[in-house]
Parts: sequence; structure tokens; C-alpha cells
Amino acid sequence: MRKINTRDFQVATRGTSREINRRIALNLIREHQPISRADLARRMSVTRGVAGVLVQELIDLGLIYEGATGEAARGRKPTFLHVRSHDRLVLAADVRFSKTHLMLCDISGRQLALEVSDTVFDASRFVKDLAARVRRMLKTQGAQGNCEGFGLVVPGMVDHRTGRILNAPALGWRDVDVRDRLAAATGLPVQVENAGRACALAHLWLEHGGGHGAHDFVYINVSDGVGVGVVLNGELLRGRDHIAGEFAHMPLDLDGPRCLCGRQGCWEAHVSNLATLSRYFGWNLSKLSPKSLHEAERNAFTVPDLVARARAGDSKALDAVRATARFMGLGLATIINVLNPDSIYLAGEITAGWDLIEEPLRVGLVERVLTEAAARTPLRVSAAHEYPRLRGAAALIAAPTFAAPRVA
Amino acid sequence: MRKINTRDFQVATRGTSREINRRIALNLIREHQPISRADLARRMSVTRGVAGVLVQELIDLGLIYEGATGEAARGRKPTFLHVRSHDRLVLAADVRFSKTHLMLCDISGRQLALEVSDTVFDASRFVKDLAARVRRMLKTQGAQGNCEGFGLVVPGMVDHRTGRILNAPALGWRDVDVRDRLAAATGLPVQVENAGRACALAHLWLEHGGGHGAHDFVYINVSDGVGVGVVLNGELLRGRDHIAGEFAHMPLDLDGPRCLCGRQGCWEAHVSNLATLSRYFGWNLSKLSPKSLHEAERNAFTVPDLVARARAGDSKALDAVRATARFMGLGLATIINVLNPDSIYLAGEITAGWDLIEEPLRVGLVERVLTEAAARTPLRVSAAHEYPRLRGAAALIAAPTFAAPRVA
DNA sequence: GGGATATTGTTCGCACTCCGTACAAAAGGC
DNA sequence: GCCTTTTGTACGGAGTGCGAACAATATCCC
Repeated sequence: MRKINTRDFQVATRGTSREINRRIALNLIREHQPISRADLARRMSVTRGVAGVLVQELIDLGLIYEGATGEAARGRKPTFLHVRSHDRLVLAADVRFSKTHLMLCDISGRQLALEVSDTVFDASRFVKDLAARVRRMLKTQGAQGNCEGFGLVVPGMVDHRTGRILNAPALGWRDVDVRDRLAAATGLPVQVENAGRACALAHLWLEHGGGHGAHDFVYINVSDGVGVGVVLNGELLRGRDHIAGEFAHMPLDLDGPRCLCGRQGCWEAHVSNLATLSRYFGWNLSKLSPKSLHEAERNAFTVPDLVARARAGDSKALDAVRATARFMGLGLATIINVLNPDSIYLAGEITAGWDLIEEPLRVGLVERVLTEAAARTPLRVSAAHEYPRLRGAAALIAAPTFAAPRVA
Repeated sequence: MRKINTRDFQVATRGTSREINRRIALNLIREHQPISRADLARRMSVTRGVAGVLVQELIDLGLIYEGATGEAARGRKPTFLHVRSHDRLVLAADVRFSKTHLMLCDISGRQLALEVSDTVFDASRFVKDLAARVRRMLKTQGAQGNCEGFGLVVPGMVDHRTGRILNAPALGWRDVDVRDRLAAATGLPVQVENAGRACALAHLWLEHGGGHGAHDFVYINVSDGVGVGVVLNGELLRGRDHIAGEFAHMPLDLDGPRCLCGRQGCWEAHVSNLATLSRYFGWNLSKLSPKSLHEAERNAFTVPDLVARARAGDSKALDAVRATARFMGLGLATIINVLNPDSIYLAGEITAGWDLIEEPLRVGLVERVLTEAAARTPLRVSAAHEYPRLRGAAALIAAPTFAAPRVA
């Protein structure tokens, strides 16, 4: 029951019905390929005649192709339809404090090439350097003509509409226009998005197998910080000022530990990798400068190391990990109470020790969640693929092909 | 950019385009009445021919009617169109711990009759009693044939789809089917919803004047408890387990004051009327039973009284009110960081003292909100009409007439 | 082998849609 | 009285889904 926005609506024209049905057909083919015209007609509850026309149009548009003829118990054999993806390529980049990853993949997310380099912090040099790498990768992969766009993911606040990076503290960037500059330098359409949201996008658009078509979920990445992407009604929530989903800095305790953001008691300050390590080593976060913290974390050992020690019998390590888990549960409870999603996906180094943390996490969850039903919200560890952020960057380019047409 | 749900989609048929455009036309007429066919055509960017057909259909459906002919500087005078609402009536009820309100209004929310009675706590007697009142009111108002439905609003958790009240602690109801029983007893279609959400619905559907067509907002009612309704993309957020929007029990401080829900440090425990009064009187919430608290609040004086004292120069009263305001701001900050809505509407007794509380509220807000832009999220005190909850109940019945058709 | 049966995919008339144009109706200016 | 402007209607054209009939292709069974 959506209200029509009378200041921004879309009138239906002669072609609107066709456009809607074509898009539905494309999505059904994508999800059930290989599939025949007749099967498609049945799934759509339209006549085979209509399905045939829709399919022909999708073929003419180059979105699908006819494959082998399938087997049938009796009667004429069906010709299978597939979504064309092997020669529709996408570039994806993930910029982080330490390294910048660049990946070439097809529109379904299948990885074709990957390259890692040190991150360049000067914005102008960054653009120049990245554009050169893009050109080189396209050339060596023989993909110059087939690349449909370039998705970029950064840790920070992004205005997705204008492509400006508003604030990325980890990179030291404020109000930098990367999209247009990268587009000019590479000749490709460029999309920029925040890392947490991109992971959610990857899950929404590229995970039809395991993700099983979730349309209302929250994707949470607990790492150096806490990144969150919210998908409601099959759509990513961005918000008026591009900060929607910032659960990281909600307070658990107004007088709690100091957070890198300057405030006290943020959820992130309780559960980030740094918080977990601090708990183990007895660091006092309030007294360390942000920079030295970054160093400490980079050089010293990591959360996976800590999980390994916990596994090996180091009870102090186990306590630290489980303390973090409880706070994770407390924060998740608020997310559930507030958004009440169909499911929650968890990612980040600490999820490697899921068997160790699940129980204390659920204790924290039950402590604060409002109903028993809500406490049963499925929590899934995003085993997923290796590079959720890169896949998210790819999803930025892949999604428009399959998205629902704007109507009413 | 919405993903099509391949397990629950709507194929476009021959009539889909017309349905979409008819609904857009209806909404434009509603928002700009009186309006001519020609003007409608211009606003929709369609020819006058199409607009004429759409209008004729809406007239035939009884949704609009032709009114007087308007004035024009030159040329033929337009015939004005209006949404038919004076003889399309709706019943609305608001059940609270103390009283039950029953209102008859038209589909645009104009109040026609109002009746207040003591709340009946036995569910069976409640249904019987309320149905009798409904019949009587329809009779005395001569509205038996024109009533299109009955909207019911309760303080508690509701499954809107099945019409069951899952848990309403204030009324002592658990898993009670009111919808079907009321529908059988009154012969009307019945819709049930939670009070906080209903207020948001009222704002979305019945506030085209002042609300100015907000489509992404949060409506917050700070009263005995804290009720919140979230509207995103012109649609009310309900959630998997019907608890979406439950910001009331997010923690500000895990070791904070005890809340009526049994947990500690909930936002509600910091800002509810009870919390404000406790601050003034020095009550210790942890040591009072929920029941005695209810009594204390009902019999003693109220938050408006406290605001009056603050106005009169009672510095202790002012401190109590302003302390609550700061906590309100801290909670609002999390709401903004998380949902980042276009605007926030505030209601509840304490907003009567808006001039006293705005400053400390904004201090709390700025303390926790992540960006300066987000800190400027418009906060509007819902002066609104007298009965937001009743209007919300009415909106439950009124909305389907104007909602966007489901497509793709 | 050959006809019955079953399934796929196409074709064509039909009713419905929006779209553009032409036209009638109604008012004011000169 | 004629021109101009605006509103509202009428009609052919192009594009849509729908239903039924059709050709193509396969298996089953006698």
C-alpha cells in the first residue's frame, strides 16, 4: 500500500505494460535458467504467445540468448533460454586504507581477473593511476569493447546520485568528485557507493543461489569499523543525507568506551576488531591516538589470530571474543526491533569463529529483542564469496539491467 | 532501483496502464482540487483526450464528481472536479487503557461525530459493546449505507494482515482476534493497527495540507510509552514480526533506569511521561510495580501540568523537562543516523512545551548525529489535529482507495 | 510403420490501451 | 460579427495482452 508521490510520478504509456512484463520475464529467466518459453509462460501466467514475443524482444536487445534444446518426456523439445552474461563485463574496485583491489568480472559476478595495489591517497593521482590500471586490465583481458561500467566502493560517506565522496576519514578525502573524473579518464560509466551498502547490494543482486532471493534484510560487516547495508522491499535504503544504516555509532552506553568517531559508547566501540583486540591486550582506547591505533592494528596480530588462539585454548582470548559477541547481539537486537528484517547477514573477521561466538551473541540478542518471534530472525554468516565489497561494486553496474521499471 | 521479487510479482495486463493512470489522476485531483480536465492533463503530461477518459471512469466509479464551472481569463470555462468524500464515511476507534474513543468521519478525515466511553477489558464484551455503539452512531448520524469500513487502533503489537492483536499489555490482551469478530458483529470491513503506526499513516494519507506530502518520515509519539511509525518510500514499515519501528526500547545506557518492559536503560525509560514525572518527584522506578506506576500517573498530575509549572518559574520542573528533552534528542539522533528520513514529526504531551525543550533537545541531537546535514533534519511538532490516532484508524480504511496499484 | 497423443512455439483476430489531430463548444476582445 | 483562446470530445493509428487455432516435433502404443 504505497502512496503515489504527486510531485514525482511516472505516467503509464502504451509501452509500459510490455516494459513491466519484459523485465519480469528477464528476471524469471535469470533465476530459473535454463528455461523454455512455455515454462516461462506458465510461471508468468500468460499465454505462450505473449511469452514468445517477450523472449524475442529480449533476444533482440541482447539480454538473453537461445541455447541447446532440452529434453522432454513427450512432445516437442523446448529450446532453452539463458541470460547473456559471459560477454557482458564489469569493472569493480574496492579502495581501502591498506590496499586497492581491482576486479574484472561478468555481469553475474563471475570473477575474471583481480589485481591488488597500494592505495594512493592523493585524489588526483588516485584517479590517474586507477584509470591506467583499468585500461591495462581491459587490454590484457581483451575486454575493451565489452565492459559496461565501473563500480567503485569506498569506506566512507558517498552521495550516490552525484558520485561525490563526501567524507572518507580512512582515506583522508572530503567532498571529492571521483565519479565524473574517473568516467572521463576511463570512458566508462562510473558508480560510487559506500562499502557497507555495496555488500548489501551484492547480496541482493548477485546471490540468487544461496541468498535465495532475500528482499528485506540487513547486511552487517564487523571489521575495522561496522558497516551496515539495509535492503527493504528489494531496495537499498540510502536516506536524505546518505547516512541511512549507520548503526555503528548508536550508543549502547552513553558513558562507554571512546569510539574513533569521538563519541562514547558506540556499538562500534564495543565490537570492532580494535575493540576486540583491546579487550585482549588491555589497551585503553581513550588514551591512544587514532593514528597509533591504526598502526597497532596493522602491525600486530589480527582478529583471526585471536580466534585461532581462542581455539587453541587461550581462555583470555576466548573471553575477549565472546565479550565482543555479546555486544554484537545487543546491537543486533536493536536492529531487529527497529527494522524487523526477514534475515540478517553477518560478515567480518570475527565470524570466522562463529562456533565460538554464536551462543554469547544469542544471549545478548535475547536480552534486548522484544519478542520471541523476532529473536528467531535468521542470522546467516555470509560465507559468500571472497570479495563481497568487490561484488557489491559490480552489482552497482549489473543491477540496472534487471531492476523493476519505475511506475506510478 | 527495486529488485523484482520473482516469488511474488504482478504481471501487467491490458488494463494495467489504465489502472496506473487512473490512480495517478485520482491522486492529482485529490491534491489539487478543484481542478479541470485540461489542468489535469497538463500535470500528467497526457493529452486532454486521455485525461477526459480517465475522469469519466473516475466519475462512473463514484470516486470524483463534477462541481461548479470555474473562471478563466479567456476561452471556455473549465468544469471543476472534486474527490467525492462527503458521503463516503469511515468509522474509527482508538482503544486506550483509560478510554475508548469512537469517531465517525469522512474519507478525507473530516470529523462528523465523536463518542468517548470507558474501555472494556474483556475481549468478548468489548466486541459486543463496541459493535453496539457503532450501530447506534451510524443510525443517529443517518450513515448506515455510506460507511465503508471500521479502523481500530490499539496500544500494542498487531498483525495487520490477520487482524489479530498479538500483545497489548496495557489492555491485558494476548493473541486476540478482533478483526473478524468485529467484522461479523458490525457487518463492516475492519482493519486493526498499532497506535504508533496509525499516527504515521494518518500523516501520510490525511495530511496533504500541512504535511505537504512527506513520503519518508518518522512519526514519534512520546506519551505513556514511546510510539513510533516509520514511512519509507510512501509505505508504512511493518516488518517480519510486526515490530518494525520499535525504537522505544533501544538502549541509551545498558545500566540505566529500569523500564516498564523489564529491561534497563531503554530510550522510553528516559523520555516517557512517567520518566519525566519521576525525575521531578524523585521516584525510584526500579522499586515501583508497574501497576502502582500506572495509578500514580493517572491520579497525580500530568506532564502538561509539569510544563505549566516550568513556565511559571519552577526551576525543578524546568530541569526535569529539559533533561527529558536532551534524552529525546539522543534517541532522535540514532533514528536519524539509522533511517535518515526526510523529516521527523513529534507528538505527545511534552511537545506542548516545545519552546522550552527545543534547545536541549537539539543539544542531545547534535551530540550524537553523524553529520551536520543530518542534524538539520526538519523536526516538526505535530500540532496537527486533535486526534492523530483516530485519524490513523480512519486512514486504514481511506488509504486503499488512493494507493498505488501493485505492479511488477 | 502409423496413428494417437502431448508439448512447444507461432500466428492472427479481438478488445483494450495511449497518442495525435481535428473539431465542436464556450467565452472574451476588438 | 469575427478572431482568438481555452475546454472538452471524437476518431483513426500504433502498440498492448488475450484466446484460439495452427504448425512443428517428439513419444507412446498398437
